Amino acid sequence: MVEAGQTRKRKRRTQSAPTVADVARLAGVSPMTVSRVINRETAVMDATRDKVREAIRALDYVPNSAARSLAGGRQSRIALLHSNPSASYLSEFLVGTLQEAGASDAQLVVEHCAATESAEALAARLDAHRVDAVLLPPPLCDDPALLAVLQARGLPMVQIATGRAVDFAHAVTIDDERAAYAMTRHLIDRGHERIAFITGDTNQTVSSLRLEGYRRALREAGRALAPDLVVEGDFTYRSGLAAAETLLALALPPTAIFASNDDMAAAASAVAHRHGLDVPRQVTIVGYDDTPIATTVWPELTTIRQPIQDMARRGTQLLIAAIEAKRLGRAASVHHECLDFELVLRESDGDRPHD
Amino acid sequence: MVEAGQTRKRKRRTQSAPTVADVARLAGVSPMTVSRVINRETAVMDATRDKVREAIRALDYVPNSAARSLAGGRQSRIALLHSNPSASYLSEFLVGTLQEAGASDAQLVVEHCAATESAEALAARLDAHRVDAVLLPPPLCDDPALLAVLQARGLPMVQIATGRAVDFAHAVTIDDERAAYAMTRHLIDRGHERIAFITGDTNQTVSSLRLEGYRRALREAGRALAPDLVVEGDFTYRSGLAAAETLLALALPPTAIFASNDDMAAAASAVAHRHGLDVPRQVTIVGYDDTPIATTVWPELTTIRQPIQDMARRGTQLLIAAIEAKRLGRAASVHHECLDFELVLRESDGDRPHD
DNA sequence: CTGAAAGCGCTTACAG
DNA sequence: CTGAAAGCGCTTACAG
Repeated sequence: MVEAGQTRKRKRRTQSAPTVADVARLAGVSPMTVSRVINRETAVMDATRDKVREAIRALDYVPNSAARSLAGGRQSRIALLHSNPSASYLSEFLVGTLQEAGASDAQLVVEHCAATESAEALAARLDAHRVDAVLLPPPLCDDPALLAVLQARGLPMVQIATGRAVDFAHAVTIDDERAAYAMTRHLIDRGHERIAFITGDTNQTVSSLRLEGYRRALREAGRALAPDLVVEGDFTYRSGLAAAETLLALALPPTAIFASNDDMAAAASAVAHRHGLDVPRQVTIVGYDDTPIATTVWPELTTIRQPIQDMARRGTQLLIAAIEAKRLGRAASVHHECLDFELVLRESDGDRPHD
Repeated sequence: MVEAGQTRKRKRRTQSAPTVADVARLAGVSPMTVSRVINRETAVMDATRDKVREAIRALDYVPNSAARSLAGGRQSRIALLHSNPSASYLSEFLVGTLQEAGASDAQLVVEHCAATESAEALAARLDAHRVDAVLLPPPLCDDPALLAVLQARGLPMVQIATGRAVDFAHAVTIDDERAAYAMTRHLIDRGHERIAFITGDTNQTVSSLRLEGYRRALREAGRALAPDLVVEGDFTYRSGLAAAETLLALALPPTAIFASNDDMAAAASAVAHRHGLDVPRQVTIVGYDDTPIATTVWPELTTIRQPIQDMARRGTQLLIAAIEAKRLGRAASVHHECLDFELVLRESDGDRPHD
């Protein structure tokens, strides 16, 4: 029997998924043109492009990413470094990163950084994995030693949610100062006069931005800054417990407590309940981050939402572009982008109690 | 100037990472032999293998995974389906899956399943992504319609942490009945007589296994099963709040509360505090899962730890093996594996109060 | 605007 | 036990 078309030499499976060649044949063009259409190049006539698109649809064609990587000489590898124990942050972040990496045929390497590990040891691991660029979610985004080592290796990197963007790294952030300002402003608008603030970990750069936003809102409203209403926390539930105890033991306790994250706000809510206080009728408690605990506890927390997935996606895009630029020997322009936050009003904030 | 070695025709970058050809040249063998060593085949002389290994080390050679996938005709794509809002579970699971997928050059596709979406619509999305196999963490692992649709498509799948493993799917679980038994046994050993149980969502198959473990421990200890001490929950914090209120309002309240997950245990702890009860001196409260909330709340929860990352890794391995077997036309043998859990003793359990 | 040829780095199928 | 040849499915570099 004679095989239809040109004789296949020998070898390999035949019943595979459709290829560029199949699409090209059906569309009556060359594989080259199909490739052009797939890669959204401009230099293709509209009629040709339409024919190819129709063939792609008819065959339900999907490009083979391995072949694209090989031929294109790309095969980018992006490392996501994490030391943050906040699992909810990490999972949101991972989902965003995976989406973008998948769309761009980049490979994702997830590496955990122990606090005890030196930046050099970490960098050696990145070398072993042939990493091309690095994603730095908090708190790693603020680690000077790590940033320095990565810079020395010439690796493109992006700081996510940092309060101090450096000039040799990309950055994707929200405006923490403005977000904290907006939340404080909201509390002022609800009539609160004694508004307390629980700070975050002072080692993380966003902490001081959030405090600054709180201060500015008070200042602009013509309020005095009562030093006893600002209590130090470190982002843990336990520190929130202690901070709230301190605040509620005050001779003139606050009618509203703004915690720098949801864990501490949840702790403050627990303390308020323990003191027999109704939230939000007797005391308003608000958080920051909109992590799962914000909707887990009761009443659900009013908080600030960061677009974590979007930040991850955007950061990944910046890195892919940076890798590409580096390969082409183009100058690396550094991008600092600020995305929008959202004030999420739920059940834990109320008007100032009239007593 | 004449280039050293054979003349390069034209084209493409030169200063790339080392390839099999480089390794072969240095080791004085053919690329084929290098490939054999990399793929751990047997039919290579020890001396040859050693030479190749040394060359690999000397050049710091790492195989190009895109080329391997292309030439090998593999390029497995594994979908991780999730509808579970528990972010901490998902992130742990993702980390385990990514590790294994990375090691095996498999691609991971993460897809969220809305509750409103039909199983057919979902399957269509999997087709579009050219998915070869599916990872099903809870609660999706127990969705009969979904399982049926995937089976109809002949897709290998693995149920993670299911209480009802089906015969056409792989499964990786822990023994929930035995884990709940162990926890209850621990409470009995600490002298508790009135031990309450808050159940999980009755739609998830593990819920009844956990209840059964609690019951068996009581039965084997010769205790009567007080029906008022078993209260229904649905795994949410809010349901834990209600369940704990019910339990603590009992004429004869329990001295220990075993909640079917940590969220509900944390809620029970909050309710106990609201009632002015000290945990664990006046009431013991224990959870299940060892999610981040277990170490967030105070006192930290005694709980059962599932090896989520290991389960994810093992599930991914089973899938990769299944895809390979399917390609080779080999019969698909289904594996049901049970990994070890761990009873994690922390601060929320104590001896029965002497009153 | 379009195409024929060569090549990306590896593995499969044979042959010795 | 080892190797020369062909091919995986795509894109790059040219040429028209």
